[in-house]
Amino acid sequence: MTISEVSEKYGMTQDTLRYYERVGLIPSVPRKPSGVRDYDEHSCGWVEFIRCMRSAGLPVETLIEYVRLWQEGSKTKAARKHLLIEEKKRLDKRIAEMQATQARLASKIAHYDNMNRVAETL
Amino acid sequence: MTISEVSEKYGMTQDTLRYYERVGLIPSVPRKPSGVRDYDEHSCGWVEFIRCMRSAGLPVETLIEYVRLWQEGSKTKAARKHLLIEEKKRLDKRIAEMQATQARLASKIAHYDNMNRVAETL
DNA sequence: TTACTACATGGTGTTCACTCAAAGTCAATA
DNA sequence: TATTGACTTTGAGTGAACACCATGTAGTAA
Repeated sequence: MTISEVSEKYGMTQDTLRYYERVGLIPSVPRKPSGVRDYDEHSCGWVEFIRCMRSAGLPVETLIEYVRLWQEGSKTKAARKHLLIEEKKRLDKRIAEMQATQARLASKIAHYDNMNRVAETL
Repeated sequence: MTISEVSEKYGMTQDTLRYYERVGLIPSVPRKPSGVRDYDEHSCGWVEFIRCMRSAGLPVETLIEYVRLWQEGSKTKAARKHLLIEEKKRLDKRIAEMQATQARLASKIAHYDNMNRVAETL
């Protein structure tokens, strides 16, 4: 697959895909003899995984570290697991915060609804 | 209350509090004759509200708009409600995305656990 | 009066995560 | 053959949201 196809498929710009590869967020993508990127299953898998993690706000830096460990092979399994657990903790916390705000927004909206109803019945 | 007390109370820097006021994220705070900020109940309420909304990632821009509408009085109630509903929609979506990632992380971690167990029993 | 502290303003710097521009290569098409 | 269009790299630029700094002043303690 070309970069434009991957860009299309996952809804990311080509610039972002090149950037991800450049900084090590995605292991280096295979090339055609001309030097043009030719994404295979493996690379696509990484793209999809990183997109998912980034969409949840995991920092680029941390994901780079994860990819780096992954490339070092099975001896880094414990470190990778640790990294994932730490990130999940942060994520859990952020979700909890967001749910609190969600509830607060809901109640504020309900309040506006009530005001409207009061206005109508007056 | 002084800015340092408010900063302490809500866990935000004085710089952030001044920044929020400057860009209109918080209605202007009353001052002592000397020009020093003297936060009252009302201002503290805004600080707390904005901190909550920001912690969930609502954009500064949108919150500025909300404050602007609020200051225009009751004729903007409908607009404010609309704004809150839109932001809640975005938040709901964002939370759903993050929960998907949360589940994915959990499963990945479980996978590492399984590998360990396999290694132990071998 | 001097010293000290907390505050003020205005302007610049930083970080994160891209995003774009410039200049060049390569393959296919008119 | 010439041109078009997609791709390449390197490096600089952008925007959001603060963080930091220099300089100045009000209020208080010794």
